[in-house]
Amino acid sequence: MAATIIDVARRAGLSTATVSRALRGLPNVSESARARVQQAAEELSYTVSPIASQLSSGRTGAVGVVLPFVNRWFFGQVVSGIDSVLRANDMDLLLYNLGDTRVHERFFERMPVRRRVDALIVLTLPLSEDETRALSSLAVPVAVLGEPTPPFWNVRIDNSVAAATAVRHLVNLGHRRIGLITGAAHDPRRFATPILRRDAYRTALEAAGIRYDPRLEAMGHFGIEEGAAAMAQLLTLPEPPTAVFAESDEMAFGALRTLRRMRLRCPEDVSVIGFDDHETAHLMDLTTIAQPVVEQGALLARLVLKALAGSHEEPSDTVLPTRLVVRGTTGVARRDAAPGVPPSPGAATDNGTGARGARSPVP
Amino acid sequence: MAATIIDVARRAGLSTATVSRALRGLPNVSESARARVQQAAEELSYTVSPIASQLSSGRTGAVGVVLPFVNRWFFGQVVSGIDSVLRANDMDLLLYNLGDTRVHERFFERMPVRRRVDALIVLTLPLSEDETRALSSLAVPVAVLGEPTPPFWNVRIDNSVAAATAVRHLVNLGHRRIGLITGAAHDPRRFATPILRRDAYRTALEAAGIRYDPRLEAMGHFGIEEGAAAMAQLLTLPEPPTAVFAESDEMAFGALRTLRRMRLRCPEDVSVIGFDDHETAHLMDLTTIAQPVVEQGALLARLVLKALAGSHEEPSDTVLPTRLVVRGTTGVARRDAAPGVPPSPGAATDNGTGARGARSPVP
DNA sequence: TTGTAAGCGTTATCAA
DNA sequence: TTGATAACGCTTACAA
Repeated sequence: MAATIIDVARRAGLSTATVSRALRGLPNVSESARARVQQAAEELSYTVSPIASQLSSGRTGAVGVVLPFVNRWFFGQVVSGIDSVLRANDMDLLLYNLGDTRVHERFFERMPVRRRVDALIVLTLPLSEDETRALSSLAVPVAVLGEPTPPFWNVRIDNSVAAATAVRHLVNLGHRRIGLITGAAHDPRRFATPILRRDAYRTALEAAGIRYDPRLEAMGHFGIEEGAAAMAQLLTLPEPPTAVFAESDEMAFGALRTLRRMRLRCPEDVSVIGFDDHETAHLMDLTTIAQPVVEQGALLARLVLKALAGSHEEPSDTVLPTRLVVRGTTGVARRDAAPGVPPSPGAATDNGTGARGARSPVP
Repeated sequence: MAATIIDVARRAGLSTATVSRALRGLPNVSESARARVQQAAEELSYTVSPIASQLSSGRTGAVGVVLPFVNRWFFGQVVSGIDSVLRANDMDLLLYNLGDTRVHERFFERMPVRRRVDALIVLTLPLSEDETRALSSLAVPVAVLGEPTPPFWNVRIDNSVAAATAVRHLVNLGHRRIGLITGAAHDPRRFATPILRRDAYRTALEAAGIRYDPRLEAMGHFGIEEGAAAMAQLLTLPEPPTAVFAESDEMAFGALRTLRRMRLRCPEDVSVIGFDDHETAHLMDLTTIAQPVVEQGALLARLVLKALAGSHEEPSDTVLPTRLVVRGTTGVARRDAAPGVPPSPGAATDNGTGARGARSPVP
């Protein structure tokens, strides 16, 4: 069917070895030989078989990307960052979506990446010791997005600092009842991100001399709907929060919707701060903690490529900066009535735009 | 390093052929042999080398997915649909993000998927005749999301019907000046979707006896920011539209933001309808045309797997249904002042919630 | 049911 | 600079 290197060699009147060298642009090939090979290959519209090449050389030309979700904004952005770097280096990208626990377990049982990839990038998955060992045994460079996982390369943000900044922002605005919508899920895998952000929330409260109240923490599972439900739950408290820190923008969006539905103004009645600087955050005028998402992906890819190129650098741990982006959904704390009840009949339909003008949280 | 099939065979006291058969669960292997192989493999923590297996069998165990963007909501959803089906069938997913024109051209020049994949799924990319031929020459099943591209399998929605429905919805509400925010971009590749939707818009207007005005069409490039700019442009017209059809929800989000910034109420001053039923559309109370996104991906994957399984069915063309989802951003046409000017001073800060209550377009 | 051995299409080593 | 040829690790006729 398709031409092989033998066909090309025959047509060029050379050996397969020379053809192979010529095609890969290796030195020690005469110009004339190179030209003849080029032409023969073209005439036969020959392409090397990556499979055969891989088997022979031991290199696969592919990088595996292992992640827990493909259809969430954050991961799409990261993958796009990885892809751009990989593609620029003629590397393939093999996607492994670990989805639920079953798929996750199966992955580590069967290790489908074994001998399939030259390097591995793991996104935000908590790795057990066994799993870490399993990945090490692959004997390929591994880069991890998230908490430091020796002996792998690491890229991350400082979730503790970032979350503390979010909470302090609310504290500085005079808030004392500060709720948390956490991403921590029932998933038996304990994703580190929500835990770190939640712990930072608690610590920051304590540092501000605010007593911790477990009822002010609601689960949002990193989803819009779940974020909305979490906000609703917080509002049923006898003393509802005057401000809420959502561990992701998507949950914050849900929270905003609930506020709107309950006829509560944001930020007059309840302030909301998110996390990520999702592309829609700007649109919703959401105050948030911005992190470089695409860049984290690109960096991960660059790290494994460098390791692949034979750099004998020790795996590093890179912490990328986050920053507070103040928009219209956070404001000074109210000092009068409880937020559960609209302060005046008119406010129910006002939506807060009168007071805040252009800084209202709605598009 | 890693154990090979020969090691397993030796340990089990069998031939490599038997080991291979046993490991793949083929018939004609005695129970005792199967058990010995299992145990030997386990003890050596042996995994087959997919590469070697591929070279030998001619199957790659991977499906290529070619798409123009990874970081857009729509494509993330489709990929997630594909992935779930593929993963359930132990197939790998090789991602090819064609991004800009240069990468696109390079892809078809070098055909990196050649012999790398057992099947190919192409998402919404307009294929030239040469490109179609190139893909055919791969001699693997190809499934295309988008316009029918014989001789490939096809999955799509009826963009013309869907877009016409959107426009008719506006017409039925009494609108006569109906703007279009089209996704058609400067990309030399002529993506079919925006063109189909735009043509349907024109046809639907004509059918309603409304004269076509090219000034009512603005480019939104399928982006939020660009959608916002397009809306702003439409509002500068001497006679601005009272309703706008955005060819994607993301552009509609941008349009809503512009309306908000210009102190125009939605839908009182301008109605907006989007396309996709993006997960945020609900949140923004955006009227839109819903299409099954994840399902289209899953279906594409199932089609190529079926073809791979040896079904000799003729490639089909499946059209999935869309439906109008009426929410709060569309309303009856105003009959008094031009929308460019707020009808009353108070309206500028009212945001329309007074009149529409829960149906206001904001969360 | 099991084993032998010929591929699969390259790359890489070594000698020429 | 070029060429023979042995891997690479598996699958699959075909034979036993």
